[in-house]
Amino acid sequence: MSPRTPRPAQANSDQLPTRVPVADPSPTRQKLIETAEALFDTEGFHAVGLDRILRTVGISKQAFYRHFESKEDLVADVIHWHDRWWRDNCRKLLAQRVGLDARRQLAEFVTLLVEVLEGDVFRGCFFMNAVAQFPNTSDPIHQAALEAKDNIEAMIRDMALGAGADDPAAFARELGILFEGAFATRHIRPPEHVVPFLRRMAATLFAQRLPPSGNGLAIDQPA
Amino acid sequence: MSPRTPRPAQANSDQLPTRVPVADPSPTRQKLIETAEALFDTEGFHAVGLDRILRTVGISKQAFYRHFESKEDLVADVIHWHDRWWRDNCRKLLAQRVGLDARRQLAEFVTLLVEVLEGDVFRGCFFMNAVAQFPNTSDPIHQAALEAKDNIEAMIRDMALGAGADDPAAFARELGILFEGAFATRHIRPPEHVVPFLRRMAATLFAQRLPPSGNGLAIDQPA
DNA sequence: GGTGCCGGTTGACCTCTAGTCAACCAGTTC
DNA sequence: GAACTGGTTGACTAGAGGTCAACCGGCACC
Repeated sequence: MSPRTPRPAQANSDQLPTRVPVADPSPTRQKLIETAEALFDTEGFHAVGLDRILRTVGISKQAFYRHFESKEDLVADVIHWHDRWWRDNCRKLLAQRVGLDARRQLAEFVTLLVEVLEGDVFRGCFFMNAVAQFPNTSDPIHQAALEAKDNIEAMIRDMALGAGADDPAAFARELGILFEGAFATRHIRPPEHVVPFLRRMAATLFAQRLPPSGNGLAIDQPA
Repeated sequence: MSPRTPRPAQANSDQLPTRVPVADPSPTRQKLIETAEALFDTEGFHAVGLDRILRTVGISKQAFYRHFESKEDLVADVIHWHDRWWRDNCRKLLAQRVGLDARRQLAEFVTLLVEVLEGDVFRGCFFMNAVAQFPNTSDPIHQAALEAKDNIEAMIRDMALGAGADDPAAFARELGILFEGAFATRHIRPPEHVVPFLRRMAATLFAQRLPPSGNGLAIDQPA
């Protein structure tokens, strides 16, 4: 899950907005995180050297090591940051688009991810890519990615609970599996190989686990 | 797809057999490939240095460069080798277990992968991990992994064709998406979070795209 | 029976990357 | 004015991938 949503240069309020610093512990630190995120995303964690990041930010090595203990430390922070950013924007966008009704939010969530899947570039789930690049389960980076996955699943579970799912935890796991398959496949295939099937299977899952929706809301219809 | 099936020490003829050199272009080369494969699988392509591989095989650096042009070259060959090995064993096993009936082979294919998903260790799909670790689409390693994915999809498509699927290509793509989701999720979750849903969705897909099977064969029932 | 090649060895070397150490500087804050 | 924060520079280490040169044993071939 969580593909790196390409942020539009001009963010209409209806689209995924460009990211905004959350707490801003230090402008330089934040700049390092966001610069690194962009580079890691397109080229992979290992392929991007510290020097690349430092040159891009315009900072010296010593200055970097005042903010982070190591490159590993930076990577873990990038993961945490991406996780928070992604969920915050999801929640914001869903509320903006369909209000606070959980059932409608769930349906819109699928729509939102389909939009991302239909983008020109798609590099898979940021967190799963991190897991693949740091396979050692005791690696802090690996663990940070797992944590992000847990957080996203919890978010879906909350919506499912609000929507009256028979088993919110199972619903969240199962929708997660569908998205995981869609994201992984979209990583290497065109959108049209993925989206129709995702819609169909999500509709099946909704029908199986959610109470019938009175308003005829059907997520398997194109917008 | 294609998780690194843990090869049993004693291969019963009914289980996934230990691998056997196919053509054996050079024993040393083959030993390099298989040693590298095991290390890459557990620790990732970048984390494993050439020196580690060379020390394990017991060979000098110069000797290595007589067999491969570069580490990249070795990695690409490991991917190709794993692809061939995996498909060969799949076909062999399916024929062994259920004969040549395509419909039965498809059902058994699901069973086979479920067995793999239920193993103690599971590190995701070898090829998808490669894609994640070499995101540059023009990278020969990335392309080798894509090729492997194409080959596997073609294998499924052939079975679907034989089984009388309404649209063999769509069936193969869709079953692929289900497996992709199952593998990615199983990478970070226990089997029981994945397998029941995979069975359910595969059964749905079979019902949608394959002609009704006369013998009451149901893949959504546990063995 | 040399010639040459194939697969292997050794050791020195280059470049890049992560990370360290030491010294220095400017602005804030107490 | 002292101390802290965040920045600078340059020199350095260790480990990675990769190269170069020289050497060695077996074996095939004319």
